[in-house]
Amino acid sequence: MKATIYDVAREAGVSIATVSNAINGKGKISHKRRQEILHIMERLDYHPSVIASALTGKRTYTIGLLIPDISNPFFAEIARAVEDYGHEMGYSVIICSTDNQIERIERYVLLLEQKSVDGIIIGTGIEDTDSIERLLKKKVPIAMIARELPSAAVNTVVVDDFAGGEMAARHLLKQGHQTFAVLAESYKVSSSRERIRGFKQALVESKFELADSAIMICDYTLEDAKQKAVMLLQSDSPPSALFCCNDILAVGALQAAKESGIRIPEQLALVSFDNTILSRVTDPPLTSVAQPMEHMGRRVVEMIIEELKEPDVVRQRIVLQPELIVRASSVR
Amino acid sequence: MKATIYDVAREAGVSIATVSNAINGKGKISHKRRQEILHIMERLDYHPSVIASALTGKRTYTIGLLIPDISNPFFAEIARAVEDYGHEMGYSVIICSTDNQIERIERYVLLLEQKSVDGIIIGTGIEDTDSIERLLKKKVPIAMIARELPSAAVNTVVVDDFAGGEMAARHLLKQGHQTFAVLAESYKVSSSRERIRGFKQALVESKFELADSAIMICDYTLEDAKQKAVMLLQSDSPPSALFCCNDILAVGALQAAKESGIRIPEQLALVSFDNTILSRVTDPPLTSVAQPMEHMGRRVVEMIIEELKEPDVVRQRIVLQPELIVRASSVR
DNA sequence: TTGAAAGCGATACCAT
DNA sequence: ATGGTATCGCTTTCAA
Repeated sequence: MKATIYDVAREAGVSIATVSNAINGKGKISHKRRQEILHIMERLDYHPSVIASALTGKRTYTIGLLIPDISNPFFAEIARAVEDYGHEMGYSVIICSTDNQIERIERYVLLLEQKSVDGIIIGTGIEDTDSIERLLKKKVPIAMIARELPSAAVNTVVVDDFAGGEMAARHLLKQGHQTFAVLAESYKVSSSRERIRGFKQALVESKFELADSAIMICDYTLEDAKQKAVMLLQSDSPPSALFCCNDILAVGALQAAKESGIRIPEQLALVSFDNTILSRVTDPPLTSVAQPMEHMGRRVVEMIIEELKEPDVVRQRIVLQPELIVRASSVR
Repeated sequence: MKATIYDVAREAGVSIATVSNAINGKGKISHKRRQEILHIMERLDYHPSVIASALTGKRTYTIGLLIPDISNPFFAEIARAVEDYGHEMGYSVIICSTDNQIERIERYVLLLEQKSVDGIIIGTGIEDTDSIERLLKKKVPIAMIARELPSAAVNTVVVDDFAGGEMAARHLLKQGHQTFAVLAESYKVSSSRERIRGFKQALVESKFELADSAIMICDYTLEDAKQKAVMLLQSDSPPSALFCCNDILAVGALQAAKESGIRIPEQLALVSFDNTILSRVTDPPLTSVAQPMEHMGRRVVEMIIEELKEPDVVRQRIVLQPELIVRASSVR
């Protein structure tokens, strides 16, 4: 059997209270005793049970990470950052791929609660106001990453999506483009809305327009993006510049262009968003608005740990600046 | 505060033992009582604490997943499969990216133990014999995915790497190639060794050879693969066909070829391994030996849950067949 | 069919 | 400086 605190106590000829103190550096213990106990712990290969400790009201040192899909490179990179910094701080992370489905979200949140996680990081869009309310009522600390929770005092780390959209537009304008189109995710996702808004805004400032019909909403698959892109490219007035709200959509557009015999960047300039590994492996590689994924992951973890320490500290909303990474897909 | 079993018991005017029975369907309870209690649980929004239940010796319904890097598409897809089937069976999964570093592995394993996970799935190569021994001594159920543990009775799910290597070679032979090279991961990784062995074997059967100097070992980065590929391609006797042991290496090779002005597949045929999303987004897309990642993930979870139920059941080694997915990188 | 009570492994308060 | 003991929320005999 695994050694328990009782085994250590017996072996050391002291009470379990003393062992506990020795472990946690609480109370007063003679240095000598403490060393003895520590030594015995090692000999017995004793490691305190997090379960037992959690039952007395201490942390579980576990946090949940709710994202649409871990197999999506953007979220995989976010997850890696969260995991790394969490690990550094002594926390483990449970992955929860929700596919943006409300039932999966609720089921996962319930599960995480039952497991008494110390906090939940959310990268999934939640539109349903009911479940937001319910979520906030539970006292589990929550922090958002890459998504906003409308109207709620919740710690949040996002990139300035609006600015990102503007950057994409300005870059394309500078290349001399005059006709534009957009491949977007659902409007329900706050970040998607903002990117489009920023893109549009920058065009308007330069006296260009973006017709609603030039904005195509795609679901989350590469295939759908490709199909929507084909529609766009084979329309009466195909655009000369296309802004895709994430790398997967951009890959779809790339394939669509290839199939339609449209050369990139000569006949169609492409700007993407996220700057995941995908933007580096396509041909041509994608100009992409980079989100500082590693930094973002680190900051959410920081925030949530902070909230654990100081539950009443005022909530923050950290907005990081995106950066345009220019690659061959947009410059002739 | 959160409702506990005591609250439910008080509200129902019964003992906590009865509530426990009602929840777990144990013992004898009148149907009526049971319904009453269930109803009250709902009204109180009561959900049993996994922590408390685990302390009495029950499961934690949590498993650890040790992989080199969650941001590597292959492991991200494996993770998604593990997560999905685990979730279906009521288990959560904790991700542990080890970067194949022994210290990280050991630290994670320790952490997982302290958290009393029900099992550990390992997709990280472990060469260090000591830590294997130590790992097996702990009574945590263990299962391997996509990696083998030399000489140990451990549940394992792998693809037939040897056969995969053969498939790659035969395909290239059929295309009429006569000079070959390989981009590989460390020999320490069992799967890498087997793939090379299979590749070589198929060549030998057709009276071709693979010089040791034609096998380049790369570390885990795209950049290094690219560099090694350049060396290969700019050597005195560049190969006409290149087998890459995973998709990331293949992307590196692709980029190296592009930079060296070598056309694919005309001047160099490329066959990759894994068939992750990367193989579909490159240009040309990569011919790749597909591992049934979803199926593999599902099977490991099945195995580990099985082992939880029947600790003494004989260990299995499931070998799945890979499938060659032919794309443009290897056919003129 | 139901309940009282011991126990799981730790923490923390209060004595000593 | 150290120890006794109640407690956390639940499961599980064993009685009633």
